[in-house]
Amino acid sequence: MAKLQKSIEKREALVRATIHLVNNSGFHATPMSKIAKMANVSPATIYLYFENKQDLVNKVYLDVKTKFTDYAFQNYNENIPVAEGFEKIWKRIAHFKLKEVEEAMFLAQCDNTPMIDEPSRQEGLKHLQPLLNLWHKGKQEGIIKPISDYLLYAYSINPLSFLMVMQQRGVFKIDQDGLEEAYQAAWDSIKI
Amino acid sequence: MAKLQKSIEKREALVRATIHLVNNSGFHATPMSKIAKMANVSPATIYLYFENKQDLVNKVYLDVKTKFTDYAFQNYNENIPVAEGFEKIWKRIAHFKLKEVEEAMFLAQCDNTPMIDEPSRQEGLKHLQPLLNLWHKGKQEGIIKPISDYLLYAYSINPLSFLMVMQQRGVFKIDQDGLEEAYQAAWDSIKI
DNA sequence: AAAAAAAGAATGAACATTCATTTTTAATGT
DNA sequence: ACATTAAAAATGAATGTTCATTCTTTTTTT
Repeated sequence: MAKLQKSIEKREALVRATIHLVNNSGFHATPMSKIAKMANVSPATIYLYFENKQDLVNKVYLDVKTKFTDYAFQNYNENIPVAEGFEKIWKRIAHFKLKEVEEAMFLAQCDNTPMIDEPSRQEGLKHLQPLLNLWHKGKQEGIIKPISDYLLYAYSINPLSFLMVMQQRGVFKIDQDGLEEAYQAAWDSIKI
Repeated sequence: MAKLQKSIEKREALVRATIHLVNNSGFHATPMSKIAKMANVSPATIYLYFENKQDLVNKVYLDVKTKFTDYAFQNYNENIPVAEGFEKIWKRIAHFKLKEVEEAMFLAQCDNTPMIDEPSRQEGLKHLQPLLNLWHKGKQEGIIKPISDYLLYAYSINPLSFLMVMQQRGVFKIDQDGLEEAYQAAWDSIKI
């Protein structure tokens, strides 16, 4: 029978190596041989876990995206008031992006380049539904501006990606105060 | 003596081809041979205009960044009121990003990947000084929130990049109303 | 006709993927 | 408990391709 324990470890090592190397050099500048070396594995072994290089990066993208959204909506409850729900989700997203920098950077790169297949990208988007529902409710109640979800996202959530990249590059450090200011700016831009 | 007219045309064709191909496939997935073909030039000719592939993309980045900031601050005047100045700059940036999509997409990719040399990136940043000065003045006058420039940028300017990418992907179309809503959200997030 | 520009073909290195072989695993019989 | 064994997992080396860059020759310019 197939062993399982070791397999999962190797897969995780490959995923971690991919994230790290792609962050630092980009997808096409990262050879499979380097990923293998960093994961302490032979290049051929990668092909036991993934079909090819493109499949590897697609799978890593979906893995990370899932981890991200799971984190964002953990013990979120549909029934609390809109303003409170938004603050809760926003702060969890902020926490993820500013603490799990490697993974968040990887997502940012995937979302801004042609590195990921369009189908995988679509798949990744579905996970944000609870936030869209919240906004819908907020608009109905007259609490949130009646504008496109894309605009709401651009002004309340997306700025966090920019701040994370700046923090990663070392040109900007966000502390508790900064986080609160950022939250306020996010809320100010979408509330009525 | 060296001819000059033709040279400039060829260089421009190379720059345009690079932007287009890098947008659609990414830097490392774009062969020099393809750039040459699209510019109607021999691969060897590229090396008369640029040292190598990295130099090519660095130069294209700085060219485009310069064109962008020149556009953003065209006939901007330091002496008009802060709110008015911000609106003027914001709208010019928006106009560039939503109309010159190819070039703006290229900048977004450069700013979110390890594709560009760090020195070239630094160089590109200097050009935003007039906007920083405006914010400084606005803070002194108590019109603009007394928070980090990075936060101000993240919430007022950066969202435009996201909207542009969404528009380019065809999932979102911004019209005159949308633009006005976006401007309002930007201003709401940074004004006191 | 000399110098510059351009071209196409050649070169050599890097890399994704596959292949042939070895090592590990765990189910089975003793 | 232990030895046996067939399947699965893993490996390092080999393969064939792609591509950046250079070289040699041709074309254009003045």
